[in-house]
Amino acid sequence: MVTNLDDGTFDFCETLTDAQDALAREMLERASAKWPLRVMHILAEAKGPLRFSRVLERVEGISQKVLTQTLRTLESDGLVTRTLYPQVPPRVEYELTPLGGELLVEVVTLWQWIANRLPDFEAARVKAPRAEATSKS
Amino acid sequence: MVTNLDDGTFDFCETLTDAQDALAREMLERASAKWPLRVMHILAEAKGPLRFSRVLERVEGISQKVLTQTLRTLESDGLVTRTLYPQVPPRVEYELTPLGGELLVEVVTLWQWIANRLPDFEAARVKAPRAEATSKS
DNA sequence: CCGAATCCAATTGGATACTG
DNA sequence: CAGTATCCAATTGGATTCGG
Repeated sequence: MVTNLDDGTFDFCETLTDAQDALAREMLERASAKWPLRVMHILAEAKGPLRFSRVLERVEGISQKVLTQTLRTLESDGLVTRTLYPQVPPRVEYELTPLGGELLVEVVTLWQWIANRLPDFEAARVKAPRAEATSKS
Repeated sequence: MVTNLDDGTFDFCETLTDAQDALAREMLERASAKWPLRVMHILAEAKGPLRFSRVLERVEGISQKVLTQTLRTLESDGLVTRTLYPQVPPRVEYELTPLGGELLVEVVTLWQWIANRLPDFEAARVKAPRAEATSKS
């Protein structure tokens, strides 16, 4: 749908169906969202499987319900694996898939680009204290 | 805060304050969100200023209220300029800033990466309905 | 231990009406 | 034309309780 050119402008082509385009947008939004990003981050840091409780501890501020939902979505998107060990008490481990790891690398690249331009964004916010919009954290 | 290495793993360093890190995360989330991305997209396509009404027409499915909010946020983040021409009836034009254009390039890069991996994501979604995970060992 | 279920507060977004 | 204001429906997230 979109190609960015060397000169910083764009070229728009129609190689994706609407459904594919919508799916790509959705994945982009999900992967950049607050909780999924932080969860993938934690799992990447761990460099191995983590139990539910460990993830809950390390993702500061998340509730158990939201973590469960986040992990379910990540799992159904193929970014995280969920492994149940049928013990008593049960043990469940989550791990980043190769696909999830690759996606995280890409997202982090964008994140770093933004971090490098932080002075610009900070300056903009000082200059235009208009809408201190949609921030929760 | 995070550096991705050649081998696909990560290295975590502490060059940003918590506040800066939070800001970068917030910008990442905003720029990847549904409406802001589509609005920036439209403005980039236009390759010049667009009136409010034109943007409203071209961003399919957005309401006037949400478009106003979205543009306010983009403006206060320095991604879009708002120019008011004090006429009757008033005319207001929005245009992508250089910073906004650069950010869009980066986001589109990620978007394209995702689009290239769409088969993987589609496959994951088909496979994942509610299969009870099998133990690995 | 994991997480589903329930209840509830807060936020979001659409539709409509109104103003400079 | 480009909003702001208001009302309302839908969604989201926290806290708590219960169950395998």
